[in-house]
Amino acid sequence: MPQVTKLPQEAPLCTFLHAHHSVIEEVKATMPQEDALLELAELFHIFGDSTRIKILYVLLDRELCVCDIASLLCMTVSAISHQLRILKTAKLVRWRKSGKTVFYALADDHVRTMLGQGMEHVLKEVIA
Amino acid sequence: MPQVTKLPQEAPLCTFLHAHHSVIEEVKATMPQEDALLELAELFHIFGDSTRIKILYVLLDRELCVCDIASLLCMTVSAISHQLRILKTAKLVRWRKSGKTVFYALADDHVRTMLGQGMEHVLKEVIA
DNA sequence: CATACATTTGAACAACTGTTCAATTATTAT
DNA sequence: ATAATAATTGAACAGTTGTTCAAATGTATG
Repeated sequence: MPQVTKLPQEAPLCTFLHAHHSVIEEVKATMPQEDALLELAELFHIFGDSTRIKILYVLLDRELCVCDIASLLCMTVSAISHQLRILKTAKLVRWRKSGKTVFYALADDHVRTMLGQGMEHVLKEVIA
Repeated sequence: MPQVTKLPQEAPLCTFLHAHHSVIEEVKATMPQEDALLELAELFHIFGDSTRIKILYVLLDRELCVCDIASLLCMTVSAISHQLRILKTAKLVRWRKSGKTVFYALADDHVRTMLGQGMEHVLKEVIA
């Protein structure tokens, strides 16, 4: 969860707004709901950790159990399990139990799209 | 910057890998480079803060000076400036100086695409 | 039932993050 | 120069995060 943005008691004020009032009004009118913005930040926040990104990537085209994910990432099962809980809570992965083993997979194609979009940006940066 | 993922000395090992070896090999073969994965996590990490998301959104269709951004978000100029530095370093915003005033704008359409893609996901979640 | 195994859980710790506050820089106007 | 304004910067603080370790929870097997 991202740090709660505490609003300061007094809003800072320029001696004058540089943008025309019409622009300010336009911004206020077209800004998404506060809730949506917080959820959006929250979503990106969950993608914003290298362990979680790696987990999502090994699950890109297949389901895997916790232990195999840990092996592939060279990390402890506990660390992976903790991160899977976060991904599970955010509904970015789904899971099914089979005996002692729990298999995880990406929740839906939307997760794939997000990853792909981000990766496209990263790779373009390299060229630029 | 995201926390550096320290790899444990000894890789954990299942008593046996549940996935077939062919699957494990396939994962290893198709995984993006470690560097790319770290950069991707880093990119999402920067989008993963509500203040930065709000800044990017007020800049969606226009350039604004630091003071106006602060006014619109009801935050101090200092707090906004600190976040703008992060966005500037990540090349997500560009800026131009005009006298005492510094105007910021989104760096390119790719930033808009990322925001749009993420917001789409958030809004779909609401329906589902 | 007892054992082994896969996973989850909770507490603890160090590292990181965002905001605040005070001081500083840069630019313009008097 | 001096004063005023816009923005940046650095240190400090509290809050958050990811991993580790140890213990606990299922679940199958002898």
